[in-house]
Amino acid sequence: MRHGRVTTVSAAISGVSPATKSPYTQLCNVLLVASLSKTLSQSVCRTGLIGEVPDLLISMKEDGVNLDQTTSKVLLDSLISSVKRNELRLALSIFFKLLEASDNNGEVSVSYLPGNVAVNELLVVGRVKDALIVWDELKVSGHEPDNSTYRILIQGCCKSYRMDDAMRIFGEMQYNGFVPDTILYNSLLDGTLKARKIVEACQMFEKMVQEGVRASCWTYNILIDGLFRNERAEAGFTLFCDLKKKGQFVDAITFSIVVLQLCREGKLEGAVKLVEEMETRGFSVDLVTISSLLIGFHKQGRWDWKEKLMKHVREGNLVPNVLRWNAGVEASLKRPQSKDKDYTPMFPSKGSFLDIMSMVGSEEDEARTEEVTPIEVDPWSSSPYMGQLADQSNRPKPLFALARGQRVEAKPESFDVDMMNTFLSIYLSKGDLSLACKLFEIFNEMGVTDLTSYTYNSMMSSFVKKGYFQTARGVLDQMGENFCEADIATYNIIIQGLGKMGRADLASAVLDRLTTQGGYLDIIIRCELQHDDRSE
DNA sequence: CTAGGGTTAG
Repeated sequence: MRHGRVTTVSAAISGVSPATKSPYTQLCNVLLVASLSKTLSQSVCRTGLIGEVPDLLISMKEDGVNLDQTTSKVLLDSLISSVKRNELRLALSIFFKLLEASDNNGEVSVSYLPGNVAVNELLVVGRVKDALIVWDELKVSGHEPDNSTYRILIQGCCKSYRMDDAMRIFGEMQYNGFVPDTILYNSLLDGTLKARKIVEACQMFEKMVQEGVRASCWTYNILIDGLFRNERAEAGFTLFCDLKKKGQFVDAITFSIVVLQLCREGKLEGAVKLVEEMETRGFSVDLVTISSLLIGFHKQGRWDWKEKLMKHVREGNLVPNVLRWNAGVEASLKRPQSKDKDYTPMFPSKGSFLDIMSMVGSEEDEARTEEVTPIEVDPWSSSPYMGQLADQSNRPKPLFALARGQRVEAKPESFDVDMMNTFLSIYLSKGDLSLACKLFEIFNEMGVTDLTSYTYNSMMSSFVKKGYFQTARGVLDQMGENFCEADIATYNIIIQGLGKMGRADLASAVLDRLTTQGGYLDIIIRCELQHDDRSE
């Protein structure tokens, strides 16, 4: 029966009549390749064919058809994309099929452990809690973790500020005889310092040295930056000077970190001097560094210093470009304001504030999750929790993924957005909401839609501070329309805004979602929660 | 795969 249907579908899609090859394997390849291609996946989903894959996998199992290498590869890719699309039911089947295949004594070789892929994808998508549980279950059912498993888990925990989990897993890793490398130590150091655990960080560094793991430029950059952020500026400068004297372990980023700190402290002269030194040593002064300087100049009321940069930074034509950009924008900003003072018409807000909750997942979602049919016992299940996850197909997604803000690269297409963000910050810190709005408006007119969450967050934050809640809501809508992903700062602003509007009920509901959805909490929210605990 | 700017925070 199944054979017949499968063969027909396979033939229909591929246009090739299955001959000697197993129809399962063939259809699997065709379907999954199709699901990976953007245009085809839509039609496959629309026709509901993608739903056939789990059944298909079960048929294969029943009939004892083994996976070939191509299929495994396709399955692996498909697993990754289905977790990303929150299609956990599908991911689950693929996951277990792969587990089984890799258990089959090497007949099918997959280059990595499927468990690692599953755990990694859960982490990337922001389901840190889920990933930890799945991992525990895999361990119990005898799937040996390897070096990558530990690296993936520890880095995931570090990025989500779960340092206790990170340290626990790190300990276990060493207990099991795996040797951590420089990069793993770097991740741990960075996480520890970002979590403001300076003492632990120092111990970690000592341990690293003791064990003979060699520190790199990155290690020292993380350390110096961490010292600056944890009120140990003196120690940071000392370390920097020592390294510089030795002429080792300093690079352009090191200088950039120190320049930023000098700007924070208002030591502009020192900062500019360091930039000069940077150049003599042959390190290029990039946009990040210039951005730090510009903001520093503005904060100290020394805006005239921006011309000085021209003299000091000879590298390329970055500074002239920045200044030209600035001049052009300031000219545009002088045009008459086209909208009225509170900018409400600029961002028409749609819907009630209650539907903020729909972004976070509605109550019905939860109800539906509760009444999900009893979990079928999967014969291959090494991770019942993964099965449970898959059964909750309408389970709300985590609100945001683990990925940090986009890295700044020397790509010219991000220049405008980077500059805009820098000047937004300058105008907003001046309290010049009107100028900031104008800048925002100009970019909207230009049809620039690839703004970063930073842009929307700063606008929203200012509106919320001024009490323009409708306008803030408009920005939030616009952010959604432009498919800009909300991040932790966005949710902080939403929580703050709802609170200010007297909707503490909604605010705490949003916070609840943040904590229960397996997402991660920002260090700030963690502090707030601790604060709440203490005051109660 | 790990580091630096601009947003959130009594």
